[in-house]
Amino acid sequence: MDRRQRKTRTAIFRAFTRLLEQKPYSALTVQEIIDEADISRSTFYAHFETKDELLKAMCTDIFDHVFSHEIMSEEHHDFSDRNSFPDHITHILCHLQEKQQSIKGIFSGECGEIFMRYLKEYLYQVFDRQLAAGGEIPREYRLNHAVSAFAETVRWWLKEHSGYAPEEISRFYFACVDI
Amino acid sequence: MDRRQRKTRTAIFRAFTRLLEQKPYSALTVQEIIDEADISRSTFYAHFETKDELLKAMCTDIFDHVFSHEIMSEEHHDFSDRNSFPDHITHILCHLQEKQQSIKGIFSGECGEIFMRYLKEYLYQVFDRQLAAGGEIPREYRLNHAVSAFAETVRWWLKEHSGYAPEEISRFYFACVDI
DNA sequence: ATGATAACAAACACATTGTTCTGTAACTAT
DNA sequence: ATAGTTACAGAACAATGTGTTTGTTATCAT
Repeated sequence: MDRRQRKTRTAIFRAFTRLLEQKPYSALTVQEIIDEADISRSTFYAHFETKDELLKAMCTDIFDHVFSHEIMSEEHHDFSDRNSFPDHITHILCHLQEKQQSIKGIFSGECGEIFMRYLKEYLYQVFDRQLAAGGEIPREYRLNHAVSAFAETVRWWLKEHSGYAPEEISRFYFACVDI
Repeated sequence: MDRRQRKTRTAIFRAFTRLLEQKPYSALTVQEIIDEADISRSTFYAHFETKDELLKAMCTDIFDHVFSHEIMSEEHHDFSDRNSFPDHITHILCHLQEKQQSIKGIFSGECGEIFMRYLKEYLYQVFDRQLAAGGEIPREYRLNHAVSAFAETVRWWLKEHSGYAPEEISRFYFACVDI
């Protein structure tokens, strides 16, 4: 990728993150992002079609990092082992913690929900392989519960209680949710 | 309240609900709501300052209905009895089911998250009185978990699995979440 | 019946969006 | 080093949506 492209792309991302810490996503205009990133109007639209696409791209960047090992491990399929699942989860939490600075901005405001939606999409794949079948409660409900509870745990953690370590958060989660 | 005011207010609510079934909240313009409601531009702004205020008002209307007995019962404080809490929850679910038609529209689209936020605000009050203190896991975390899980249960139910009865949903919830 | 109030229609300034153009600077490959 | 490609800046543009204002008409409550 062209160095110029990288530079503008990260400039936009940084400006976007900075602005999200100050005001909600919906109140944010493209013009403000352009001004904050100190680029030309036409340049922005050469990179992203809309504000939504920008947010989507940023989420994708984050999740590609967070779940990169995830995808690899799927190839090696060594997480089918039931006992390693908590470690698996802790691992994901560690990656999320690394990206905390970017994520914190996203959370403050209503675009946190968009982030949560994307997060859940990934989590569904992760939990779907772990959840046992059968039982008195519909599997669909249990899967939704496990995924939603984890996503909410992440929000709770990174938004207001980031003092806890990933291992602690993992412990909290498994204490409340049976997989 | 003036009959004319009531008429326009409900006309706006109905138009809003109808449109939300067709397109996401963010893609919805005030002009479209005005056209669908068949009212004048100035009339809309006489009722609501913005599109957000309209959504907020509609949520408030719904929750005032859903939690009306809730507030009364708080006065009579007869829900401090631990055993009646599941009945309490079922009761709330019944009220939500009554408003299902309005809510379904809200859910389809990203404004569902706004609805969820308001819902959680009410739920915090309900669960806060029920949750025991102490324990190895922080109470804050457990409270957040109980509230979030319930809100997600409501979403799961009304959005895609509305065939279940309130009693069943209540059973699913308490099977997965310890209060 | 009458005074108050709400709805209406039309026009208004304003901000934001997304596109298009030209010239210039930076990068890449040979 | 040079030629060709690509990205950026700057400016102008139409299109759309927002929120307000004005004067008029219709409806309400009593």
